[in-house]
Amino acid sequence: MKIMSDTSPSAETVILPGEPESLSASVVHRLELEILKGQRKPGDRLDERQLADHFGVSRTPVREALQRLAASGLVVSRGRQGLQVAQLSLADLLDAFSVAAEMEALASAQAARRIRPDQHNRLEAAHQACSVAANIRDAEGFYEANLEFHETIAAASHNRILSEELRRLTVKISPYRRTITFQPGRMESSIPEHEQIMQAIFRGDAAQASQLMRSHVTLLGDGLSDLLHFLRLYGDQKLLTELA
Amino acid sequence: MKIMSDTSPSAETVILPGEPESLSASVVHRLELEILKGQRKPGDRLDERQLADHFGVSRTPVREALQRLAASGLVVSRGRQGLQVAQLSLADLLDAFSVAAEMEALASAQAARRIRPDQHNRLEAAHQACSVAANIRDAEGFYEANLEFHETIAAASHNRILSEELRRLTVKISPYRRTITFQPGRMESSIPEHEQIMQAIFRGDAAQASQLMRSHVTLLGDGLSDLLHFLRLYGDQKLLTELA
DNA sequence: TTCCACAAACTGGCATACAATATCGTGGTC
DNA sequence: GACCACGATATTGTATGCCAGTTTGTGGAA
Repeated sequence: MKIMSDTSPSAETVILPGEPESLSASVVHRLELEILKGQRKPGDRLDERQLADHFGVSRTPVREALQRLAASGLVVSRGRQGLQVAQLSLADLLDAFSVAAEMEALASAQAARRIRPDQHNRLEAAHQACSVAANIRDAEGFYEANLEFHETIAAASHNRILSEELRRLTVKISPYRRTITFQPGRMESSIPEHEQIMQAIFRGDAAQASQLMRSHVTLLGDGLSDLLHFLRLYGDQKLLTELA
Repeated sequence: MKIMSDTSPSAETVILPGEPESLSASVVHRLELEILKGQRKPGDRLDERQLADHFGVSRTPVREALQRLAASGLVVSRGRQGLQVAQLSLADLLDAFSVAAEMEALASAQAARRIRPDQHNRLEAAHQACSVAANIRDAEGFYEANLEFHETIAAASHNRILSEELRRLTVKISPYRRTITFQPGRMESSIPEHEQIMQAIFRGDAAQASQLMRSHVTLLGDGLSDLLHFLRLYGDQKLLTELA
């Protein structure tokens, strides 16, 4: 065991008290979180030794973590040139949102039939948090609350497979969803949509909940042009080159 | 490099000529194939050293492969008690089929709009192969051709994300889908369903293709009782205990 | 000044050695 | 005879060293 010297790693090295997870599992979670929080952006290279230092472990658990993330599609291998955070083309991004829309729609339908009282409350709380964050223009807070809202619906579907797949996909597109969340007006327009979806679930209207969620998540409407506009403004050429 | 002695490993050790994939990637593919082919069944333990011997590599690439498969949900970790091929509960299985149904439905809808001529031919060929296999009661052949049929539709959706997710899910439920395929009458009933789906795709009727595929894949109708009957007959208690 | 070639450092892939922990068998005692 | 405890063994988790392929930088020649 290496003793932590004064050159402390930049990441926390505490083990979560809940479960003594293995180091590789710990690295998976922490890396996922860093990507989800936008600290590592699509296209960033992932150097094994650097990550090992960063997390205070050896290369082996880092490599295993990267393999897992690669299998999830969160990072991609470029042959012997190392790995990098997955960079979705514009086409991939639209595809991913169409898949996510279907899965969220299914989750909403099943949630409408299966939701439990405690999840009922949790969903209302998440919706409340979204509203508050939107009112005070707290984009970061809204992003968090929005994740909670959608994750609660996934949990309420009581469909373990669906929850897992949805979570994987959510993490994969989270860097891009962030930029959408931060679009002006996006937060405000989400609130009534959330409200309608939630009400449909509460009254057990699976078809309606499903349909509402599908259009809420789908990017192909207004969202697409908004996104394109944003990308043009901020010059994310990597995405736009796909349009040539 | 270890020279292959006369105690040859039971698996082929040739490198595919196409691309010099890494050993861990090779192990992933070969293990997936063995699970897909039913050579390794749900609940089977996966011993690292044994697999390393089996594939003629060291434990490191085997471990990395297992990590990837674990991330896909194909194998599950049981703490320090090693890994085993994922064993879906009955509830999980129904959930998985409901998710697969939605994703295949989406694939069919997009395929109806985007299919290319060469994929048109490929789909017809796969359908032909299914028919032939069904006629001569070749369950194994039908299983293969059926995979090809569904995979062609996924490819024709030209949705990379969807194809990947669907592939992962397909592999995960393949052991169970096998038992369904081998139900008496299942092959025969699939042929007209495939026919209808294919025709809907060919005439670009996305809504119809989607709907037909959804009911084709969904287990909740006749398929469920068939499956339960099968499980009872063959006493797969591990699944049935979930019913208690 | 520019381009090519060669070398050195870097980085990922694999194997092996070591550490920690769980399981199983055996022996002793109640 | 049965149950518990302790130790041997097997298996997983982690670290490290070596090798191969790639990239980059430098020096020389055109």
